[in-house]
Amino acid sequence: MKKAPTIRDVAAAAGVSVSVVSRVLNPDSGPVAPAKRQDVLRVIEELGYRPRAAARELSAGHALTIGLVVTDLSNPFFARLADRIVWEARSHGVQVVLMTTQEDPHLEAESLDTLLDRSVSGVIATPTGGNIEKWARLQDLGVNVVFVDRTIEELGDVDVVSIENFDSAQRSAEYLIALGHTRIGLLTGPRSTSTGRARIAGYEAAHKAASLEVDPLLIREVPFRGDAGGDAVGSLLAMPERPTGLVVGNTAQVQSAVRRLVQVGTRIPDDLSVIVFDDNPWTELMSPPLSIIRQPLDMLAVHSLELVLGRMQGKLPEGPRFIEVKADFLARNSCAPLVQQPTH
Amino acid sequence: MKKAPTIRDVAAAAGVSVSVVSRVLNPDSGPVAPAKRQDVLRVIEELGYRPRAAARELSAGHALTIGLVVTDLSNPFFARLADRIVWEARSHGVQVVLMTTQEDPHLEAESLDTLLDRSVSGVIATPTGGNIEKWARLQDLGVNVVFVDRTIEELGDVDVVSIENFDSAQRSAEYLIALGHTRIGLLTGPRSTSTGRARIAGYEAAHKAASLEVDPLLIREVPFRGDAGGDAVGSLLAMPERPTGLVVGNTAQVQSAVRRLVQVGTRIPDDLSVIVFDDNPWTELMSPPLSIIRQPLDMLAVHSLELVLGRMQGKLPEGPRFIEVKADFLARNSCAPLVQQPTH
DNA sequence: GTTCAGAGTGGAACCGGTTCCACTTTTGTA
DNA sequence: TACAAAAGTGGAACCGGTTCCACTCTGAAC
Repeated sequence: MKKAPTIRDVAAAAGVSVSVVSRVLNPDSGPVAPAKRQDVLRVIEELGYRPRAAARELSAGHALTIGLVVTDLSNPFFARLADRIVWEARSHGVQVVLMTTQEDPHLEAESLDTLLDRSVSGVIATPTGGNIEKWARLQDLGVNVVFVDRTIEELGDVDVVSIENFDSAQRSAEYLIALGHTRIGLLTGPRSTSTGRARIAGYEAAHKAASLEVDPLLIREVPFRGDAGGDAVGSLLAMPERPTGLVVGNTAQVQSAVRRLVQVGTRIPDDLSVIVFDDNPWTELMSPPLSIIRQPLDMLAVHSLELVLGRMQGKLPEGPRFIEVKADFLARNSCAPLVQQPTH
Repeated sequence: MKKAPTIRDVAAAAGVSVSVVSRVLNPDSGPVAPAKRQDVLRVIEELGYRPRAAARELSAGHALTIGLVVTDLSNPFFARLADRIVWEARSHGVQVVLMTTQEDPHLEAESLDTLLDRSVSGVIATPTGGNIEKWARLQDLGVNVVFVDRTIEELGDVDVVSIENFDSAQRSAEYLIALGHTRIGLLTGPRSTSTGRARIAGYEAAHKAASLEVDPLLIREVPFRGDAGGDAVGSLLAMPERPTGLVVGNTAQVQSAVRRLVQVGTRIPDDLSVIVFDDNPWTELMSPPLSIIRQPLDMLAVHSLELVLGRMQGKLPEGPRFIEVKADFLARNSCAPLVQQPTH
């Protein structure tokens, strides 16, 4: 077990001072004679020298690192988001420290503390909704915060990247209404979240536009964590006047919901027309393939990283940015026109 | 934008020296009078002081951080592995820096360099197979390396956690052979990888035990990255004597392969009996539900983290460990006895 | 009443970089 | 040829922790 060489080793071997080596390492920090630069570079190569990040961070006061705080990676939505973010970050020489919250504000708080200790220069997060002061403190200490997918309205000064939740929910409901459905179930995230509220609002707007009344019992708010989606579907199907259409507007619950539909032998689209908010290859492999609201993950990832990096380099104007990316509706075969059923 | 307090601020406010504060912070590093300990703790609380990781790392020479190096997170296998590892690490106060390789040795090399710069104390990785010297160098510098899922045989001194690849492939083939199938396709990773070799060996062993000859054309080696799984399936189905059974032993290619099967309208299990190496909820949602070799991700994650942490704390005996975890076979409805087809 | 062990404390060096500043050497221009 | 400006260099402080060591002050043992 060898010891890695330090900048002083390099300086000694090259017959120069550490200042010169440092200037070679950071080209814009001062002049170096071309000949010496070559010497130093050669020695660096020979010794296999690499600057230690910790020393640099200590001196700089901040790290070339961003924190990524998501619920959990077993959710493909977050997994693919993380994948893209890591990929984009890498090409900018930025590392990603990953933390998961399990939707638990306490775990989230812990993660934020840890990220502070690490002096990260930015954080990309899908916030749980709690820890408002903590987020504010983070910003106060100069950490660039970008919320993705969800947001916390109480925090005025945060950059946000999300999909067009209102429009997407509205479009889904409109589509089913156009097919003749009047009783449409909505499975969505809790109203305490920004996405939950927006999607419910979109759903209601579509009903209003069609002069349909909204039955509040058809709207089921389900947490992102756990398997409550299946139960919600079960109870929707058990209603006396059961819905003939269903919008699953909680990406984390799509699998749970669909599993229940399959288990109880629901015929799609004959018994139930289904649209899910998801963009996952397997939705296409089912029979029938599910109609989806495609979640443009790449765009979410790219924009949020751009914001964080832009802020880090200070080349973004002041004031919070709010970026909404379009989510396409992709009709497949899980929706059918309503056939009037004989009332039993 | 405030400045975070340092240990000297705390010392000054508490009327003690930095040594005392440091000893309060690290309880086993020396005695502190109970009264002063209280004072210091109170001041820390009041000031909201948190030690900076960079300073500690610089002094300690290593970071309480592990690197996680996987192909990509859009593969649910790695995503869930990462999820579990992050979760387990968190409970030990260890952070995870995530890097992806896209199966590209160059990117892998870059990642390893970066992890070295960060002085991580451990790395958990699914190696691409290249960079042998680089892995050796990492170990040489005292970084604890654990390979998970795959390994590099040339590296003698590495801890490895993987599933029982040989047994799992053997069992899959046996199962299909017992159903009367004699021409069984095998889609697996390249023979240049340890998993690829082991699975092919298991497949061949099952044939040998049943005195069946192995048609090398039925074995298709496909990279982990990309979509080649679909094409391999296509070409298997186009063989003059097409297989009646298929084992998809490349987890990364399961989706691609199944998509192709669905696209070309293969009837499962009537036309083709299928077993896949995967453990993903959607395999159950298909019709018919797919028979699987369950990948015990939790076990892989837990064991690999245990190894890394154990090494970090130096409480593991010398010498490399090789842990194989059992992968269960779960029969569902994608396999059927072979019905003798009329030869055309 | 010594002697000694051990608790308790603070000063200062150290980890490995960056950066400021003072100083010397070169270059360009009048 | 003179002199200012710019290029080039190294010393030393600094970032914020940890740790070694020397020192003081107890209290217990003889």
